[in-house]
Amino acid sequence: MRLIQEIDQTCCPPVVGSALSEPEAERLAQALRVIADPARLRLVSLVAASQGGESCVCDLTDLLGLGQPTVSHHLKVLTDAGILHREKRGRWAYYRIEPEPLELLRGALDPGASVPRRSTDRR
Amino acid sequence: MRLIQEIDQTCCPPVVGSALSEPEAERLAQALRVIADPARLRLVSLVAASQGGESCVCDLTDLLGLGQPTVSHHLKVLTDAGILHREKRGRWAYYRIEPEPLELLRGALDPGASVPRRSTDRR
DNA sequence: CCCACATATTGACAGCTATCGATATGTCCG
DNA sequence: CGGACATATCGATAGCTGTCAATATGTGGG
Repeated sequence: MRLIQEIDQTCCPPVVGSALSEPEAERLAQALRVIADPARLRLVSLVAASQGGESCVCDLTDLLGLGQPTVSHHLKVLTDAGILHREKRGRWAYYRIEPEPLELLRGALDPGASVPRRSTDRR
Repeated sequence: MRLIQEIDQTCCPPVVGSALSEPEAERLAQALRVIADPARLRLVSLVAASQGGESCVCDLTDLLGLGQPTVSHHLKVLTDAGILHREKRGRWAYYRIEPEPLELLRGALDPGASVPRRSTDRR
């Protein structure tokens, strides 16, 4: 579904600087809700801090103290939002961070972004 | 309450870079949930974009299309979290942005903190 | 092929919260 | 004082979601 990218399509409007339209606010809120959960925050940090930048579900399940279906559910939410990337190798599924979405969310909270964006800056 | 400041006390650990403890994750999630709501995001942006940097409830109620008790509720949540500052003048209550908390939240999402470089991805 | 194993999906349920109407609190004005 | 007005609080409710047990799907080994 690539939730965060959709937000980018709506140009990731900053919270501060200009009034958000109702659909813009809805999208941004939806994206923020993805990471506004302790289990998912821990998952992201665990994956990011893990050796080699990736983890498989079994490790995460142990570390979180949550059931395997629950962890799998959270990983799906994070993956659907584009925050994690899933790669299946053999019997295991490895997850790693997709750095851009979090960066977009940071940008949405940037007060300095009230300066009109230049449409030309790209990476 | 000063929710966000409490987070700062726990040193606002970045999501990425080191594994969040369960209490840390709980606090950060709680803070993110404050702004993970379309009505509150619009409130923040409306206040920030308003003339003079402040708004009173009546204006916001009209602009949001929500009932006055609902708007008041959201403003309370934002104020308790330290994101908005409330000042009563006469019969009106004026709200304005407190920039620091949002900045702290941005910092918590900062990957540049100490991202473990995705070392030799061997395979 | 079949079994053991890793992960995903499904269905159900409890807890939370956004919203509203009703009402309380507080403030100016005549 | 009394009434109009702005905002806050209360109580109730509906919808969402995090969690789990049960089950399905997929994969490698013998």
